[in-house]
Amino acid sequence: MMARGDIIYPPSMGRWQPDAALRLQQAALSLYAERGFDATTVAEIAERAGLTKRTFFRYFTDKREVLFMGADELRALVTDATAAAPASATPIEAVAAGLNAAGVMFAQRHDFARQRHAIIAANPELHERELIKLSSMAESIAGALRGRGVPDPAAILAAQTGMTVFHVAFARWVDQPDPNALPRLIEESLDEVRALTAA
Amino acid sequence: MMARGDIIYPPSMGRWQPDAALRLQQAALSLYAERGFDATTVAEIAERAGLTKRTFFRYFTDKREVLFMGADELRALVTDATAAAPASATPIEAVAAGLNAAGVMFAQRHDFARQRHAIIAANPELHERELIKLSSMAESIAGALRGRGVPDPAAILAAQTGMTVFHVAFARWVDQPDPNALPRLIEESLDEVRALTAA
DNA sequence: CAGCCGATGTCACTTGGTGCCATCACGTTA
DNA sequence: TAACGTGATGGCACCAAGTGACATCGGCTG
Repeated sequence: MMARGDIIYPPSMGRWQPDAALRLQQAALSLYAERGFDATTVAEIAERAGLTKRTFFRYFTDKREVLFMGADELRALVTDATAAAPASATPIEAVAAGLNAAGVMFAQRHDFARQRHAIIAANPELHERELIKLSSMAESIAGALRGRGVPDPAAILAAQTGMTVFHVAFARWVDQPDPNALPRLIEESLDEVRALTAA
Repeated sequence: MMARGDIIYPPSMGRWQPDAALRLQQAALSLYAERGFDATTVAEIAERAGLTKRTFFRYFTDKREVLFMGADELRALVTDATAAAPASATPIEAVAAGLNAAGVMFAQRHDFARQRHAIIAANPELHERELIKLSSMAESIAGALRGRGVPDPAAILAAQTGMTVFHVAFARWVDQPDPNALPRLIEESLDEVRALTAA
């Protein structure tokens, strides 16, 4: 059948084909896009990747996680950038700096992000998982803010507000053509929140 | 064994004991508290409620939903109160009015909310479900704001910011003794966000 | 050459969740 | 009063997610 775009790995590359996790992710992404998340079984994903169900669960804790590969790295990127913001920056400005670090990274993955976003939007279970990833990132950012001397509850409120801004900006970003628009959209959403909460 | 607090329903009450959903919820809550969510099977919940697994899934779509019974009613309450806020209220003020309606309702259920909160906090799957309920409520509130003439993205940002405020305030509320403190905690958290986002 | 290591396969098993049909007390109607 | 429909429940088979235990086998190391 030769799935995953007919990529052929020469048999001389060792006992196993490399990048098992990546192959599983690509297989899952294509199947979720073709048939939908619910109608795809883990056995089918594994088969398309040339592996077995058991191996899938060695790389991913569950069927949803495959769409969130790299989330920890993204979280670390944003958190580090938040921590590294100038000492003069306010909490919200520090968070914005962190989010912009993510914005730069996403610029190279506009198409991928769009496909992934469509799959997630089509399924409530995946939406749940996305929300907890955002929540986890907010908690991590809040930790960075505490490291900057911001007390609770300001730290968690600033971090969570930042994630709200990011989420809205991200949704608008995937819905328009310019891959480099994310930083601008983040700034616009943040300004909107500022206007809304102005007393 | 006589579970669920040894409540005895006289056999003269009809063919089936009443309040099946409530009995299932109480059974689930106690088992989740005793053994943890993961270590509890649906068959055990149903048995404690005097029913079967099949009947459990007639009342709840899955094992998590049993902890979120009434969420739709709460959502309607908050949404209606948001829509009914004075026309002079800003978007955030309208959302705050909606959240306070929930605050009043929760005052009578402090103990229940605390136990439920502890169970949810102990399990990531339940945390996921809670987040999507908050997200769903935010979407509903945003709809009410649009009905008040608030355009997007302001509507969704205001609603989501409100849910952030509510979530933080709620966590603080279950962690302190006064059942009537929720409205005050909401107001404090909102003021904190105002201070954070002030340009 | 022997033996360890690590990624994978195999298999059995539990549990969440669903579809389908049977059951049976209750109310209604002829 | 007898037949009938109805609605909540039970029973059962079944699928798929996820896990634990053990086997496999090519490559690397001493």
